[in-house]
Amino acid sequence: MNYWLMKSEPEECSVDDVLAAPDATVPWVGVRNYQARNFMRDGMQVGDGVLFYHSSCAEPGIVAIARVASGAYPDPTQFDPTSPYYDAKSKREEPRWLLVDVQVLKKISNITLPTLRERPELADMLVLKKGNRLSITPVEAPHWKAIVKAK
DNA sequence: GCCAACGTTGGC
DNA sequence: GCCAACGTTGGC
Repeated sequence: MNYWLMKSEPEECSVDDVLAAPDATVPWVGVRNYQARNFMRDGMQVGDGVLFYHSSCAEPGIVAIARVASGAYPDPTQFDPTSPYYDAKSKREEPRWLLVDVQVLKKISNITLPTLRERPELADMLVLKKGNRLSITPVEAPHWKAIVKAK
């Protein structure tokens, strides 16, 4: 079992949007970064733990505990010319972009970035590193436990 | 809106 | 394969 942190812009897809969806599950559309894609393709398994993170908003932070709810499969938005995620260079017979389904298990009170930074045991988390822009990062088990256990 | 950091593109 | 230019992310 592995653990991950996944960023979502709440204006795009907030934790409440996910909770309003059937089974509190959504396809994680729009990842257009190879490293993040490879984490989904090669690293994730159904049942992996996910820290659901709100980014590019007033109070960035971890807002829910979630889980990986499917294996990786092609992101349909890459083939949709009307989608902002459309990729003209991706072919159906050889999809460039993948996604997984993510299911929110429990909404938590926002653990904000400043709060995360206050905790020395979390200092090594990739999401806290300067210059980090990856929308999906692996989370080490001790970090996961430190965050989830407190809830 | 600014800007640091990083990824991608494309000329050579 | 190098690297400058450009685009994007995301906190502030």
